[in-house]
Amino acid sequence: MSVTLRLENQLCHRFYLLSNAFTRAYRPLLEELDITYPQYVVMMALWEKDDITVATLLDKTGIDGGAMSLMLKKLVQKDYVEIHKDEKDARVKVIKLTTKGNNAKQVAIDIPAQMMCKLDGFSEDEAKQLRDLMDKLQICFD
Amino acid sequence: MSVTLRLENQLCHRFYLLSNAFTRAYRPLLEELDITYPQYVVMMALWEKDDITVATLLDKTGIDGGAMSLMLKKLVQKDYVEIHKDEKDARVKVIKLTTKGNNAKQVAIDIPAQMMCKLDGFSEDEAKQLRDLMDKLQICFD
DNA sequence: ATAGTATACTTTGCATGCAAAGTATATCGC
DNA sequence: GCGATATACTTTGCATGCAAAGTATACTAT
Repeated sequence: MSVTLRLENQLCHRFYLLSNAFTRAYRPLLEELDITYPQYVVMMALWEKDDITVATLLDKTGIDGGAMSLMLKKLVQKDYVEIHKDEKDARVKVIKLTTKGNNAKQVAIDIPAQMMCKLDGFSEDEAKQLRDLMDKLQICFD
Repeated sequence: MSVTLRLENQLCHRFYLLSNAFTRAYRPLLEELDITYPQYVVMMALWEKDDITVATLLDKTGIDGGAMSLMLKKLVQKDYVEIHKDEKDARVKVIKLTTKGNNAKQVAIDIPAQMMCKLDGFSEDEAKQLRDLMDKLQICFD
């Protein structure tokens, strides 16, 4: 049969498997914060810099716009963020961390190291190679 | 702020972005077959070898069991596969390609090359490096 | 000023992914 | 043989991802 059509030869299937594996692996680490992996991505973006528009958040995270609307509502419910209207442009909404949202960073600060522990046997050098290759591949989709 | 908590330093976010990017990129290529990317994964597994159990299919594809149940029903509706009961073990279901399902392979045979075209600028050598690194990383989650 | 267009989000419908519970059947231990 | 387990799937509830439609507001060209 065709060599190229074999599942084991395809990059996409590896991305599918690893992306899902990461999401599953994060779940127990995020339990304490009571958030999902995509919500964690939003929080990381906000810990870097909050008081940003939804559009900026979408751009930084790469999350779907429709999903973002729902997620922000949930993060408001969990008292992690607040949604404010922009005074200059009524279409724009600005997202800010609450005190609880800011404090959550202190819990999250240890999560990357905990994830690293799970990746035992994968060196920092290999991680860097992987990041570089993935960044180059990402350009193909931009 | 913490270096490790930055979104741009994390492998997981890259996997998240690229996995989603692949799924989106496949959509137009799969339109003719009227299937989604996960359904395409199932079909690829079956084109390699059909007449296999659901458990084997789950193992080859890495797809969620619950999702697989629904997907197989949809693939039956689309007349791509048939679900038979195993005679020896009543718990087991065996999946077989229909004639249409088998013929669909002739359409799918060109899909990998079309995807390659989208990845312009990414060499086969780099793809191999990426596959190798990803396989090593995958082991961490097994 | 106004119509037409662009922008910033939200909503909706469908298809998973995930965990947990549920069902049916097979196998094991005694 | 029978009860306790294990196995093979299915179902369910929740959270996205995606595309497309919808809403509100801002901008642009005439």
